[in-house]
Amino acid sequence: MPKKSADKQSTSRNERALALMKVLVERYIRDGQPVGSQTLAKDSGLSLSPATIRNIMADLEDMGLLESPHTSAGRIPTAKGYRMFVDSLLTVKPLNSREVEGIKQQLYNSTDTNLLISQASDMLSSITHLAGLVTIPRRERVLLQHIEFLPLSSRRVLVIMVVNNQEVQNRVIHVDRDLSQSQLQQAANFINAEYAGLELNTVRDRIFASMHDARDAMHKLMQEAMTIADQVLDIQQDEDYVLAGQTNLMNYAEMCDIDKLRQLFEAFNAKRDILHILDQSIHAEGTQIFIGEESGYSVLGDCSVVTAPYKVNDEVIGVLGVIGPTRMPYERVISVVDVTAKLLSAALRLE
Amino acid sequence: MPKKSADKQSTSRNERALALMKVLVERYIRDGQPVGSQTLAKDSGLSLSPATIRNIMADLEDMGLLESPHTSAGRIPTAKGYRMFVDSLLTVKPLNSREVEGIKQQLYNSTDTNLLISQASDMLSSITHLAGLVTIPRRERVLLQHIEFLPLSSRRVLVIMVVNNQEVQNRVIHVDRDLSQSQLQQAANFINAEYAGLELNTVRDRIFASMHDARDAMHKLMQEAMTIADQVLDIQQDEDYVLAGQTNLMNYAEMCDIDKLRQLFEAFNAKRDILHILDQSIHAEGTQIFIGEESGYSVLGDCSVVTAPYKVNDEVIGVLGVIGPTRMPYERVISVVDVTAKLLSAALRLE
DNA sequence: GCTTAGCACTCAAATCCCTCGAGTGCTAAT
DNA sequence: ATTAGCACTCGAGGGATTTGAGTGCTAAGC
Repeated sequence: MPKKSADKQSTSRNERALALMKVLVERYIRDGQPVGSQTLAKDSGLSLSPATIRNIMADLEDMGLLESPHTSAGRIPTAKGYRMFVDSLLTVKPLNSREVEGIKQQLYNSTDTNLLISQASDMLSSITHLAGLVTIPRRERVLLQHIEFLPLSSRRVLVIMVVNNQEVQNRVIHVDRDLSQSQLQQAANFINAEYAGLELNTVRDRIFASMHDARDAMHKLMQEAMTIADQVLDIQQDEDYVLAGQTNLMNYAEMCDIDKLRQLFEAFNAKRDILHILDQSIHAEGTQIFIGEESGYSVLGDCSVVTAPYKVNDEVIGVLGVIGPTRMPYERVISVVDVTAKLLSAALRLE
Repeated sequence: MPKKSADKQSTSRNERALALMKVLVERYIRDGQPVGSQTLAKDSGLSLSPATIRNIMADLEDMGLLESPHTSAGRIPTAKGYRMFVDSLLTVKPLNSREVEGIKQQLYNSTDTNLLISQASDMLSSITHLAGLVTIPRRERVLLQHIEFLPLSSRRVLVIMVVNNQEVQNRVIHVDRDLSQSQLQQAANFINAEYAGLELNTVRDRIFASMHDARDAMHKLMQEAMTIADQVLDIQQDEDYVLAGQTNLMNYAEMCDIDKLRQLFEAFNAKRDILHILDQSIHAEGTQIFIGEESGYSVLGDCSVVTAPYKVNDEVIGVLGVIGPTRMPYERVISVVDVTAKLLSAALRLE
């Protein structure tokens, strides 16, 4: 039965090729040098001669998984090669409990959301020695808790809005008629009594609906106040992220090209592209990995991004992750990102 | 009279040396190459042969103003050389009115203080192509305008404090007894009625003085609230700064050393050293210049910092400036920093 | 039919060598 | 005091050469 034999053979061949692929990628990630047939022969555990390994590597190169920088160098993984590595070959290395404990310590000690976010970013960066990033959480539901109007100079009113238990937003608005302190108080009282505890969107809509004539200065004030609600919502939507440890990236040989580095840093400053990438993963379930230009941005040519969403009450409210050279230790980074996302979620729930 | 003749001679010699020094520094700043005797002979306007110029340069080198990277290169200014250049030789080039107008446009359009600060930083960076930095303003006088206590869950109270017309500070505090909403309201009313318009320090001291027994929960609350005042004051004191255009620094050849660059960026992140330098200039009258390691920090070895304080109502509240390679176009940078400080002061006064 | 030893070949990196040229310091002439 | 002249230095640039790691191919071996 030649068929069966062929099958078995080709399966085992294939498996062997994959095993070699795995060892090669791991090796390259470890020391950043192109890997040659001899090295691989010694390192793979399989007892194969360099010549055989060369044949196999040639196959892998034909498949587009490997490439050689030049004829007389070893081989390095292509983006496609990394992709198949993380998809099928990777053995994720879970963090040991001491490490998990360390992250917990850091995150559970602080109460302020913003502090928490930036600490999470610091953690990611210091553990992985890559750049860590965490998006500012956005909450779908913004509940009005309390509103306050304070007169500043004439016709300028400071609006203070407490939402979601303890977040305070404030803004100065201009009104086109002088309003007395008691009038302002009255307006605030009305809103607080009538609408506290409702979602900001709802409050806004109801106020607009019930007062659509809006000739009365007081109504106008309230309406204007509610446009702040819009802005608050906008700010929530208009995302931002916290970045830590960019300088870590300077340590990688791949990044020695100062011009590339500059472009990358400029992308960090511009934020738009990075945010777009993070956006892509906000609706994904678990850890996501973008390798090289998969992200669609050429600045990230030699970079990979590993992300995971974090949530409160089963609702995804942000994304965190790291960014580093394609040649990063995925098996570790993935765990770190994953665990940090989970712990940050837990820490936020406590608030 | 040999004495007179000698005097005259030596004066003119000295002047000639200084003129050459000036041309040399300008030239080096312009193109970053060591300047040789021939170049200088052509460029100086003085009709002197290269040989003479070499003699003069040798003198300047003896004085510690110049050095040569190696035997067969031209000369470049030492830190001491730059120092004497900016102190005595520099002809500051005022900005033309169009440029001033541009800065004004940018700054006068925005009302929010924080926005203003970061725009000033952006301006500095984009005009000079160096890194711009502006400290967050600190005000000596923090006037309490209004305070509000909001009950969160049991024993957690959100304190919202409005100071200085429109700045809002808020914090959650824990109390050790349940307090009703009306009790909280009462406490707030008391403080607002009694202390609004006073300086926060004073308010704090008076509350502590008048209630030093503090067994009553209400008093305790107020006292605790006043510890927030401390924190607010602390935050004001605990300075911070806004940085823009770090990536500009990557364009300078001096900064091609990736390791130095990393150290510099890390200093930016750590903030402490940079803040210390800025601190030094907060009490100086006008523009200040730190050249190379004069600042006392070796990370800034090849960098200069040009700063100017900005004020509101004749009170200095912050410092702004730029940071770049020692080889920066001082005559222009100084004007830019100076003008931006003045315009930022003016823009802040409008608020 | 796979595996592998052998071999010729390739190519980057390192090293050496050479030249070129910008610049210097010194000396002697003006 | 200035300057022309000259010998000298030293980095930068440009081959040439060597080295070594690595490849592909072929033919022999299991």
